[in-house]
Amino acid sequence: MHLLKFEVTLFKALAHPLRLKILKKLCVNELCVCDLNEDAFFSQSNISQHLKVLRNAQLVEQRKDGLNVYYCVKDKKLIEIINLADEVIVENIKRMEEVLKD
Amino acid sequence: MHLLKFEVTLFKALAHPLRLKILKKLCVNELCVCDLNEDAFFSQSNISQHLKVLRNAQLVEQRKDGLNVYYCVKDKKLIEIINLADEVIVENIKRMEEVLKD
DNA sequence: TAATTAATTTAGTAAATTCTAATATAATTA
DNA sequence: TAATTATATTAGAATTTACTAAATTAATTA
Repeated sequence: MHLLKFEVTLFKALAHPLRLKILKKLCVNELCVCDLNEDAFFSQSNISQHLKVLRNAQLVEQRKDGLNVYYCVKDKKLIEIINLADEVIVENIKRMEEVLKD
Repeated sequence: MHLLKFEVTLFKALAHPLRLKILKKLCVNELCVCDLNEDAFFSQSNISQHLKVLRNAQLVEQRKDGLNVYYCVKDKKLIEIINLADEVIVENIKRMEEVLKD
């Protein structure tokens, strides 16, 4: 099976700071759009657009309840992916610190 | 520690079909640029540019030997990240097949 | 030293992404 | 039914990314 295109879609979806923030929150809890925009740092429309990217990448799913739309991650493995990425990054930072020591 | 920007850089680096192909090859073996372009499907200059993206994201490292430049992945955890992504994707495909059955 | 080979860089254009602002939809309540 | 609230969509401009072609660098060999 050729997964290359799907892999690209997945990693593209992860490759944005706001989308990563959203996903990290949704890995903990189901949340409605208004919860996601608690700090109102981003415009409502913008968040909605990013949620669409995450939906298209099949990373989250929607549930409607009255006026609210609740989102959650479809696969908890997303946390593992992000955690592994963090491990790689932390290793890199350590290496860089070693180099700077000399 | 705020890793968000680093995470974005990492996932952006992964979010391209040619870069993913390159990384998968480099996870198995150290290879020189000419090996990477075996099938000559992409221009040499293009590959070089993508390697630069991977270098900037700290995912690969270079070693010069005569006329050749050899590349390898810096952290084998990259394979795990890609494998996990594949698992998520395969699950999604299964779910879609289920839906289509009805 | 000139020619060759492997790789990188630069320049310019085309395409994709991201954001804001405005508009639309859809459920709820007065 | 009109107004309100939560969310989604659309349009358009600014930015970023990706590709091709050409020029450059750097090591090797004739």
